[in-house]
Order: sequence, then structure tokens, then C-alpha cells
Amino acid sequence: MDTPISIFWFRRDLRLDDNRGLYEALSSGHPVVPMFVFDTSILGVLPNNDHRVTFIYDTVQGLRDDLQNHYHSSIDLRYGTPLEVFKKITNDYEVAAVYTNHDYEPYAKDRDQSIKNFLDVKGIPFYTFKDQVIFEKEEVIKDDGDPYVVYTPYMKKWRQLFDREKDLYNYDIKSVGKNFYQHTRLPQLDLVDIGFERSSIPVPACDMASSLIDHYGENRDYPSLDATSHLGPYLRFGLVSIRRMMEKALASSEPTFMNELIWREFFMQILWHYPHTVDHAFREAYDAIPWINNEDQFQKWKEGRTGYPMVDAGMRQLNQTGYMHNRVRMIVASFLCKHLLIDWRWGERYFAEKLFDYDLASNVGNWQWAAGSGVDAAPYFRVFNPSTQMEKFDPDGLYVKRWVPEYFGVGYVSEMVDHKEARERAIETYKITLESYKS
DNA sequence: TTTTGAGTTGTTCGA
DNA sequence: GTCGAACAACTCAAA
Repeated sequence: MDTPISIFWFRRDLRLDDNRGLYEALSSGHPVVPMFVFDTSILGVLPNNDHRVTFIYDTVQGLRDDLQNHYHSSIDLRYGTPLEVFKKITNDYEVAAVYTNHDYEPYAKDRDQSIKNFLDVKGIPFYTFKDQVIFEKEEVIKDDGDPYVVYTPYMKKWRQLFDREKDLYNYDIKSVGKNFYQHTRLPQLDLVDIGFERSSIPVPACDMASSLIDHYGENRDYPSLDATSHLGPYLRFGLVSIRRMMEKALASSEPTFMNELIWREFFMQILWHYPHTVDHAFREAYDAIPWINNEDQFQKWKEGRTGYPMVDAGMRQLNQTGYMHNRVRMIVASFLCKHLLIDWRWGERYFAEKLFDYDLASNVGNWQWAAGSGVDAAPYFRVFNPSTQMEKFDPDGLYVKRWVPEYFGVGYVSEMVDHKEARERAIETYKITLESYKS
């Protein structure tokens, strides 16, 4: 084809509405070919019935339908490494420019740099935009230019900047939608074509009702109420826009929900500034902790057979649904790191395998928080008591009953470790490690 | 440079 | 059952 076109490359922004990079592409003059790459370097390590892949696949199909029905266009689906795909696609089309949105993870940064280098040689501009956060990279920093590593001052500065700028512009493509490349017939890719089969685990439905946000702070800690939004997967893959979510959060006088959105950006900027925290403690000394890393115990934790009902309920919910209530995530994480003295990276990797809303920055940030090794982390001597947590946050046992019914009947396993002993062992281990590290 | 106040989400113990 | 203090010490942010 010899008509010059622009490519819009979808990544973690799988929506047509209020998608900045897409809007910029459509406003640029050339017809826009939307494209998605099923990246073999990411897919290669996943089981062939991975539930996130099914979710992404269905979402992309939804985009395809919308493009067809509303814009007489389609989406160009590709399979391979991004570099292979760009080599091919620059032969298939006369590409005038490539548009996409910023992506901040270490892999994504390298990937985009290599694509930029490739396109540079061909003289094709590569335009990228901020879209998945309100503030990125170095936009929220201290007066001396350093990044924040404590949440509260970061949040205050974030809100200060937000109050001043409050840029919740809606990148509405209605007026430029005619600039999609007009082609309704592009080859279809089925799940089997990318080496996958359909997962039986459905994505949790998303709830952003104002009533939920208004009572977020008071209800969110009770897993049986299910009073959280399940927004995670939708934000993770960009089915919803952060600007629209922030608008909703802003409409409520209850600050807790918005704080959660700010935590997301806090951890993203931490990962941006300190990429080594992906597999190293933010606080160096904590890398010296002599983890016990008992494989059998790890297995019991994964399967939800620890003998602590709150821990087991959480792990079973995770295994069966790809989701775990936030309160319970803290409990199981604390249990793994402190009670079992198993390396937080093991837990982090397991969550990565299972969570629908898995996001590298948040997952690493929160696991390091639980382990005590991260930014603004829980102090090491703070050990969650899984029984007390159940009394406080699942007083009627409704959550536990749902996932661990035998706890109220017969056949429930006994506690794999004694709480008091495990707690003392954890505090002692941390204490000795940190003391010897100093000297 | 120095100082000061503060820091997501807890638990245990003793009064 | 309820309440407040101790836990243990450090680092960060900002004045």
C-alpha cells in the first residue's frame, strides 16, 4: 500500500475513548491504522490458558468490533516480538509516523528504545505521550529535585500540583474519528493462533458507583462486603482512563479512593527512579535477611493449606478467581515473609502468575512494604496476627466460610506454624540481620 | 548544616 | 471488654 499512514500502537491503553496517543495520531493528518502486538517475549513465559491473555484477547476483539461498527475501520493484529513486527509492518505500509503512549516498566522502556532506534534509521518519527497516569516520571519531586520515597509528602505535593493544574482533559475522538484508516477487512487472529486457549476464569466486574467511593474508607477493609471497585485489571490494561477515574474520585468528599489512585502513581514513580527494586530491597540491609525458603511450606501457602483460615481463604480466592481482596493481600504477604521467612520475591512472583490486576510497580512496591524492605514500609516488628485480623475484618466468618468451608466443619488442617513462635523468630531474625549489617 | 517532626493499613501487655 | 503505652529505631522531608 502506498498511501502514507500513521500507526497507533495499543499497549496498556486498550480503549478508544479518552486515549491521548490515539487522539494525537488521529489529529495528525494521516489515516491511522490501529495496531496491537501479541508480544511473544511476554507470552512465551505464560501458561497456555493464562486468564490475563484471554482478557486481553477479548478486549482487543472488542476494540476491533467498535472500530468496525463505528469507524469503518479495524485493528491490525500482529504476533511476534515488537521489533520483528515493526520490520514487517514498515514493509506492509508506507508508514509516516508511529504513535503510542508512555510505558514505564523496565522491559517496556528497553522495548520502546529499540523500536525508536529502528524507526530512526528509517526516518520514521516515533511520538509518545503521557496517558496512564496524571503525573509521571519527574513531575512530582521534592524542591531539591530528588524523588519522594515517603508516601504522605508525595501525596501532598501531588495534590498541590493537581489543584493547580487539574488537567482532566478528555481526548474525545468523535471529531477526528473519520481519520481512521478505512479498512474493515484485516486478517483475524484467534487465540489458538497465538498459542493459547480460553481460560475459564472470568474477569471480575468493575464497580465505580459513587456510593462505593463514598463509603470506600469505611467498607473496604471487610472482604465479605466486597466493597472494593475491582478496578485493577481495567486500569492495568487501560480499558478505563485514569483521568475519568480521577474525575469520579474527585466528585466524592471521601479521600480514600483517590489516595489509592495516588498510591498507584507513587509506586510507578518509585519503579521509574529505582528500577533495581524489581528484585532488590529498596533498603539494602534487607537483602541480607537469611530467608528460610522452605519449598514445602511455600507450597502450603500457595495452596491455602496453612491452617490459618484468613490466609487460606485469601490464597484460595486468588487461585480460583485471579483476585484477592486488598486487606487479605496484606495478611498473606505478611504471613509469607514473617511467619514463614520466605523471600518476598517468591510471593511477588506467585502474585504475578495469578493476579488479573498484576502490575509490576504496585506488586513489587506492596510486597516490599509487607517485607519491611521497601519505601515507607511497615516496620519489621509489625507482624500481622492472622487470627486477630480475622476477628477484626471478618467477624462473622462470612469470607472464610466462602473459601474455606471446612473450617467450620471437619477436616481443616492444623496450623503449620505457631503464631507466637513464628512472630518471635521473625523479629529476632530481622533484628540480628539489621544489627550485623550496620557493623 | 542542623534540627525537628513525622511516618498506610499492628500487636501485645498491663492497668 | 477497653484503653493507652510500648514496641525499636531509623530515615526522610522540610524548615
